[in-house]
Order: sequence, then structure tokens, then C-alpha cells
Amino acid sequence: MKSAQVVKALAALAQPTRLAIYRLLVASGPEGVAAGQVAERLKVAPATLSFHFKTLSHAGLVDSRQDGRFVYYSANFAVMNGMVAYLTENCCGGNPDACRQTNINEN
Amino acid sequence: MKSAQVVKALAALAQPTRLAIYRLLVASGPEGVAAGQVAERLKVAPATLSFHFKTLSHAGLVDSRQDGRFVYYSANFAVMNGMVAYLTENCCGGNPDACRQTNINEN
DNA sequence: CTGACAATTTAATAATTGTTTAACAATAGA
DNA sequence: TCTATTGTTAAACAATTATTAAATTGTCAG
Repeated sequence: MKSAQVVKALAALAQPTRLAIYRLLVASGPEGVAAGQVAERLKVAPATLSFHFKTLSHAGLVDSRQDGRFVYYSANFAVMNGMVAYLTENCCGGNPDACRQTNINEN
Repeated sequence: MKSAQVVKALAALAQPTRLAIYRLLVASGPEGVAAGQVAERLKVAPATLSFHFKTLSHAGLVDSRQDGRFVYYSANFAVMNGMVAYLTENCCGGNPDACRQTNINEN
């Protein structure tokens, strides 16, 4: 993965609302979640949400599919994988294991 | 690691110059690199560099130590570790292995 | 002490980002 | 078709971010 793409993905996730959106999508599985559901759960205005979905989508982090009047968004793992791989390879000092330890979830 | 801290770290790295700075520090080992060396290597103006160092430092991603007139910066892996751990735990769909594969470096 | 060097700080500015409101498409159902 | 619903788009605005030039701090060498 090229560094410009990594920067884009990092920037997409470097915002509280978007990180929350992405986490929600990851937790919700491949069927995805309707935009309105996300808006309701995270208490974000529809227009604001569309704006953030666009950023995530543009970074390749989410996919969308229309079903009737609903638009279902889902996490696309490819870019996340590439990002994590890039970070472990380039940012873990030649000792990737240092960045692979699994810690306790503290939210 | 808390999500607010993760957002801060992501934001710190979500900028081409800062990502380059961090990578350079990682590749340069624990002794660190003098600010001027970084400026010269990455062709960044001193004031701009100071600004970026502050952001990285504030996110906990780098350490600095003064030696004479020089200030040596070095990568601090703790936050990077926490960030990668957070991403694999919260953003890899309950299948952390999906985000642990080591890919070929394509820069 | 003085002058040169290393780096940071400040102030000004341009560019980008996030939010809101209102208007706009597209779809479903009566 | 008419209307309500779902979501996006556009325009306006405030807030944040990145860069530059100039001034400042601190350190070393003479």
C-alpha cells in the first residue's frame, strides 16, 4: 500500500465520529447498516453523516449498497488490512512483534 | 488505549510530512535524530518541522532529548503499539488475523 | 562578552475540515 | 399521482490546520 493511501485512511479514521462509524460497521457484519440506523445510534445529523460516509468511502474503508430507499454501509477490510500492515512494517522499528501484541480492551 | 487517544495518534500520522518524520525516526533507532538532520533530509523548513514535532510529541509518538544545541527526536513505540492493538481489536471484525498479515513493502 | 548556530515561538495567512440549514433526488406505498 | 420517507447535495459559516517570515531562546566557540 502506498503511503499516500495510508495517509488518506489514517485521516479518515482520525475523527471521533468517523472512528465510531467504522467501529459500528465492523461490529455489524457484512450485511451492513442502513445510514439512518447509524445516524440514530450515533446521534449524528443525516447531512453530517453523509459527509463522513463520503470521507470513509473515498478512503476505501467502507462499501455501500442501495436497497429500496435505504443505503446500507459496511466495513471494507482491505484498506484497514493494508494500513495495519504498512504501520507494522514501516513504523515498528524492524520488530513488527512489538506492534502485534493483543492488549486488553479498555475502550 | 482510549479512543480519544487513538484519534489523536491517527491524526498525528495522517499527514504526509509527519508520517515521513515518524518513519525516519523509526528507521533511525533509539539514539534519535537531530531536528536539523530531519529538516535537511526531508527538506522541511525548521519552523514547519517544529510545528509537526509538537503534534507528534503531543500525541506521544515521539520523544526528545536535548544535547548541547541539538534536540534529538526518537520514535516512542508505546502509542504506536496501542494504536495498532486498538485497530486490530476494534476494527478487524473479530478476526484480528485479517489485519496481521505481513505484506510486501511497496512504499 | 560577542557572534554564530540550533531550534522554538509568535503572528499572519491560506487552505482544509466539520457542522448546519435548506433544497434536492429517489423510492415506496396509498 | 400525491405524499411521506431515506438519503445526498449545496451553500454558508466557524473552527482547525499547515506554512511562512520574523522575532526569540538557548548553547557553544572564540
